[in-house]
Amino acid sequence: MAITLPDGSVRRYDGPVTGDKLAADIGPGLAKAALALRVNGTLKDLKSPIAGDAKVEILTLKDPSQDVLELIRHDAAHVMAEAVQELYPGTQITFGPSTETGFYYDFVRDEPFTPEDLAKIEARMREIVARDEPIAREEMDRDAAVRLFQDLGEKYKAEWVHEIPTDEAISIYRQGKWLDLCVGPHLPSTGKLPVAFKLMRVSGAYWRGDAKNQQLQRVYGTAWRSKQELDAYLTLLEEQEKRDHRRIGKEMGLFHQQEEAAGMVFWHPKGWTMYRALERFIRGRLERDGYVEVKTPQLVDRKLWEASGHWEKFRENMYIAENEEGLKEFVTDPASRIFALKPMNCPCHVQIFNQGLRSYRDLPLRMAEFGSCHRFEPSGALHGIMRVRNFTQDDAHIFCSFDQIEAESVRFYKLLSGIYRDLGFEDFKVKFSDRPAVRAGDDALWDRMEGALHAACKTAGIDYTMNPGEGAFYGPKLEFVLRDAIGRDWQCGTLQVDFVLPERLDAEYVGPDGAKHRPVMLHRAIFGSFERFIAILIEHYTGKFPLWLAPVQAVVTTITSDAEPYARKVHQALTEAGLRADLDVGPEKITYKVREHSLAKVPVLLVVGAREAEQETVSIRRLGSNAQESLALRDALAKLCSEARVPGT
RNA sequence: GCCGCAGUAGCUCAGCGGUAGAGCAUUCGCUUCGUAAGCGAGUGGUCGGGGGUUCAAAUCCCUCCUGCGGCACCA
Repeated sequence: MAITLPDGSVRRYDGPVTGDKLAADIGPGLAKAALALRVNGTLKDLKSPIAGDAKVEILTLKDPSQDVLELIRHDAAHVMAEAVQELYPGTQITFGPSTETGFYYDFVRDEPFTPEDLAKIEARMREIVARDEPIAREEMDRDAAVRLFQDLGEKYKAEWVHEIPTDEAISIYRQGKWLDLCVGPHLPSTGKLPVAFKLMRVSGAYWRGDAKNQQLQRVYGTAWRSKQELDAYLTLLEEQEKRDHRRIGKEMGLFHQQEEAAGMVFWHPKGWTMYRALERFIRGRLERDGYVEVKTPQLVDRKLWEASGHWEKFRENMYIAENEEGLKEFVTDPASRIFALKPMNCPCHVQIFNQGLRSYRDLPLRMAEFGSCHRFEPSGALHGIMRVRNFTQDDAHIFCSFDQIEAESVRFYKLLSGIYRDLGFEDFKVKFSDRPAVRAGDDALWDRMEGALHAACKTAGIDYTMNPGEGAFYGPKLEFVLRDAIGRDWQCGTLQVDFVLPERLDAEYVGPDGAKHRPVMLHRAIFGSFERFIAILIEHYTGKFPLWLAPVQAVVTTITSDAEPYARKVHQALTEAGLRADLDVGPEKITYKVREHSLAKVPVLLVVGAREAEQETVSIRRLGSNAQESLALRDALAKLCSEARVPGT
């Protein structure tokens, strides 16, 4: 048999050979470094035999692939579980996979793990690595496996054996005295695990991801090829923390939140300035793209929510309002005087659509609203201004005919991609969610809906991935996922086809045939919500916004108080030119003022002293640079105004 | 909502049974200075709310609220 190595060389053997033997034959250095095999593209244990002709790669820590990281992390999870069971006998194991940055293991134990426990577990993990316990795979029959785990008191593992498809082998991995039910592959021994891991935190997690099940204790860790990689990751986490919109929002005085209005935002002047700039920007785009803007009530009678189906399906998330008079009337007329704060704008938009008799000539009707919605989100879901209970959607509904879905979807995609690009997000992904298991409408209808969206994607040249079964019950959808400056993904935009709500709220138009037809609604958003989107912008830019978005665009400041009259003149000129400028004529040293305004992330600092006053110039200092540029006041104004222009205007 | 952790001055945090602290910010003086912290003084807290234990509670216990990290949720 012939084994082809990555360099193209071929080694011949008379019979099956194990990976560690192969590695040893190639060289002692490789034998020592070898972690696992990739046989014809499939990852295998190092000790597994290679039975016939194959392309074989021997993986070491140097291998740049994600496979090696997953291997390390999966092993780290096992080593952690072994450490935990040594330290805390009676603890049961459940699952312990690798994750994007590390691993976790879910345990069953009455006592909660404390942060001190984590330190102990980590220390014991190092001991287990030092022990260099050989790791061995073993296959056994189903009943034996169940008995084995039952005897060990591992009820969850025993239960899981039954879940493994009957055509799959049951494999056990042993390291030292410890064992786990696992498909593998794994490292040849615990000593091969790089000591570049760190336990991060402990949290709750439900057995099999279902909130109805028992809650387990999940211990998270991170693991890397080397100490350097680990340190780089920990540094990245620190960087992320510095970008945190909650921290920057506070530091820059953009907004605050307080317990009397949990999950809501108090926008301060600077934050609201940004908000308005963003709103102005997108409103301009919508107007140019043929949208009309509306405004609908916050508080709407329960009857409408019953008709739309929200009362039945979304009620737990709705704020219900009533008053004394309403209560009195409620007694005699149970159908009225209970209101709800709108959790969505769509039913209200249909009300506007329904005023008067619509013609097919009115379609497509693109109805936009910066609609403030309230949803009672679970307390654990709240997060800064990203996940709130009162938020403003950049919402719109496109009322159109079936035939218009494709063209409208293409048009929307163009609008959205242009806006993302102008905001500094070059890179975004599209996910296509198709019919879910529980859904309204027959398959023929879904075929048409999905077909129209697929066609739109094709026409617009959209590269998308499928998200099977994740569509709304009323229709398929596209989701637009942004990638920010440090590679995190954020789902913001959405385009959803809906044929249920027009039916429920009886929207109709008269077609060219003179008969009444049901319009289709396209629910669509680009930011998703202003609150969340601003949070993403804050984190994307670390608060160092492009000029047009910056709450304070420029500060004029003086070297000495002699320059104050000229500084006032410069400030007034900026303000009159439409720039958001502050004036700082305090008595502090210029170094102090530069530091202050740099920390406040003011993009442009205009420094003036005697020289500038005399020559009618300004000295410009940009945030993030210590270079100075001297310009005539008039030129500086023109330059800044052009830089501060809202994108696309 | 669930599990764990936390809440002390405007901010960041120390104190963890025995009279509430620091730095920064703020206020007031002085300083007029050329690009990331001049000097000095003062003000500032029912130690998240409520209850309990104790001679004595920021500190220990119970409970509620809020936040943080996950889980679940996010038409």
